[in-house]
Amino acid sequence: MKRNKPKYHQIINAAVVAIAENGYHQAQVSKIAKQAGVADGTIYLYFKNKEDILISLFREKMGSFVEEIQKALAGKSTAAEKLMLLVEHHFTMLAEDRHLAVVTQLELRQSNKELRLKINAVLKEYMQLIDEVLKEGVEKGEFRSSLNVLLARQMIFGTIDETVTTWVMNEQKYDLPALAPEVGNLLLNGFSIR
Amino acid sequence: MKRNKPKYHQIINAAVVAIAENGYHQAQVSKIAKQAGVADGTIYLYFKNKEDILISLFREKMGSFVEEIQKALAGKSTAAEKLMLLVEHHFTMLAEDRHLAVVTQLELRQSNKELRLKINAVLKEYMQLIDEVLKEGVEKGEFRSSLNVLLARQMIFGTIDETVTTWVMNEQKYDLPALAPEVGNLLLNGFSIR
Amino acid sequence: MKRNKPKYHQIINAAVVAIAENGYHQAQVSKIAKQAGVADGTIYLYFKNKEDILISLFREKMGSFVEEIQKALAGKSTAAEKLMLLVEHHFTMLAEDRHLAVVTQLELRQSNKELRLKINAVLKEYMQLIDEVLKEGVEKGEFRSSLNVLLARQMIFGTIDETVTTWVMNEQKYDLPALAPEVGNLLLNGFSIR
Amino acid sequence: MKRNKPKYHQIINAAVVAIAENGYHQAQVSKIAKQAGVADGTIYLYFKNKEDILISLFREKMGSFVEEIQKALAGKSTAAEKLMLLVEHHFTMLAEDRHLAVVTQLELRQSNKELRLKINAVLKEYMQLIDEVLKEGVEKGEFRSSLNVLLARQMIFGTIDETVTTWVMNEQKYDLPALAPEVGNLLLNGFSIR
DNA sequence: GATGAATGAGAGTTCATTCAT
DNA sequence: GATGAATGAACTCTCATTCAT
Repeated sequence: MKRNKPKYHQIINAAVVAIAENGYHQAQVSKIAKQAGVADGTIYLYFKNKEDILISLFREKMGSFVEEIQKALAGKSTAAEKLMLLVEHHFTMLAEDRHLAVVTQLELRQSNKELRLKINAVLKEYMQLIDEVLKEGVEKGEFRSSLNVLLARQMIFGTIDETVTTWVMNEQKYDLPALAPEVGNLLLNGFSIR
Repeated sequence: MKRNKPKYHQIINAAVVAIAENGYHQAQVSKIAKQAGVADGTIYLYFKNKEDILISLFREKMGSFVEEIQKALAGKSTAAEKLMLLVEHHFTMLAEDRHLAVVTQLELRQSNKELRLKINAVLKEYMQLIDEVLKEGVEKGEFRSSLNVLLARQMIFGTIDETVTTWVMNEQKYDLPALAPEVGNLLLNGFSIR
Repeated sequence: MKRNKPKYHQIINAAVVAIAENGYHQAQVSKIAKQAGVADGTIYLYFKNKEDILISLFREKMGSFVEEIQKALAGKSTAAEKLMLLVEHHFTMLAEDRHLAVVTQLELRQSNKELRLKINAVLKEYMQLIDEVLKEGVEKGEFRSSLNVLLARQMIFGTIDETVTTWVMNEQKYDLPALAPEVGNLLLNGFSIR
Repeated sequence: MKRNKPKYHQIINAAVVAIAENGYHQAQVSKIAKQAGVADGTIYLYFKNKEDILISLFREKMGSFVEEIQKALAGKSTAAEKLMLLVEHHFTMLAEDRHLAVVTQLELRQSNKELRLKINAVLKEYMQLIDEVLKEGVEKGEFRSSLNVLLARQMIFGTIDETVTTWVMNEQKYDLPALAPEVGNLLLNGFSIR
């Protein structure tokens, strides 16, 4: 299992740095290898091709992303509380890894449609997590029973994503996690029973 | 002024079609030229380089986009009404030009960071339009006085954009404009005084 | 029609020289381009890919090869005479273009199976020419009526080819065309009625 | 002496299979090692480099080839009889080892000029064997005294080789050894006194 | 103004060989 | 002796841009 060997993660982390610092199209395999401290050919012992590095990168990072959020939501009893936490964690995790933030919000979006479709497949898990919180809120009577879960989820993800992207494009010069409560409230107001 | 000559728009429209049909990375200058019915070299009489075509494309299309919305909002008296109309028009205009929808939501995002920064500069006018509606709502007492206009705008744009992108990625197989009232309400609920 | 433009033949002839002088695997596209006095990219305006250069090379050269032999055989009345002339012309034409001889006898055989199959398709015409001479000889009673034309053709081609290859491998240091009468006679003796 | 250890032949036989099944350019060292059931590095304990495997392969196989034919010709009294047997054995031995036939007739010829020169050195012994039969025939008065032994040998080898190659290219779908008498006769007719 | 043939820089990937274990 | 993870050199082809006509 390649995934358990240290060089696998070494290369993925090198890719994050190389892409964040050089940009998607300027992060050649040779640059990633150099950053990882391995030979070019070594990359291909762990990844099928360059695209495979990028998908793996996204999968690994997004995987722990979803996991951490799930852990954080675990003990909470209301959907509202969960939603607030989700926004907060999303913001915090990206604010804590600025390289990753640049890569996910700006660089990886330059990939071709095919790669983006694969990335979207990875994102699906996150979308389902949001959907569950929304459904719970509706079932428990916290949110309007007429709420269109699909639209609401697009609102949540779209808002969070746009907020993070704007922050990255402004060179991360303000405190992103500090915005979480306000963003969370704006969203909640949209869903809640009055 | 190149912008007034017929070939200028001829090339821009050819670029929309070429990109929508072939994808961003497969829309070579020669393909755009062929689609426009001109020689490759002629492109460079009207545009500085390939990037210039894309920015001009975005500027031209987004310009009429903002103009039309401004016209639509002109006679309306409440911010809420304006917001509802804005969403509706945004959805309608993209639903009416499916090539343009693919190009703006999927293909043009594959461009490099530099180009995307320029595109964002073009988007600024649209952002300001949204900001004005929000400020008006606050001033008139329709929206909460504590509303963070910047965040609210990111919520509006993020939600609309995510909704359109999801629709495009689902191959535009449902009625996008029909979603406008619901999306508008979700947003309004977030801003309104209870 | 690319084939009529001067650069088409310029590149093919450059390929013959580049391959003869550097060997099949050392005749990179850039070397061929340099030899032809054009840019690397220009090659691809006239040929689909590197393999296409090699097949075209073989087709062009073998095409005129067969044509010239057909012309030479035209007025002759006996199959024996035709066979003698065929051997003589085959030897003479390769002796006159030593680069081409190296390329066809040694270098082009290093190509992969796929390319060799395409080359064989080109050779078919030559094989048919030989077959016709043999059939004529049988019909006219010059050759044994029991002659297996397929085997006889393999004998003719195998013998000629081996003779030329041996000559090339010996660095072309003896007079190949001078061997033609003797080779022709050896073959004829095999076919003739006693 | 590496040559006496079991793994030496194990690797050579693995190379024959690997090349026959995958083609010359797709028979990487790692594939040969896998087929032989040894590690990649082990190959280099028995062979200097990849080329060395191929030459050794050819030497080993051709060595027993010549040996067997010499044995078969041993008791025969006429050169004609020997020639007939030589053709028959050549055909039979390759027909009996179809992997080897593919390798010698098609795949090994894709090797570079250098390797082919070394292969030709190995073939020399076979050529000498043929030469001896021819000389014997001339001395005994079976063949024409004016026979050019060098040319005659090229005719024999060229004819046999072309016949086998054609058979391999036709996917070995007819009975090659059955052609031996006819091929032998065609050759003999060329040499014999009338 | 319009053409389109020509340019040439730039990068992902393979695989024979090595060497520490 | 045997292993197999690691190495890194090497090459085809694309395509934005130019410029002579």
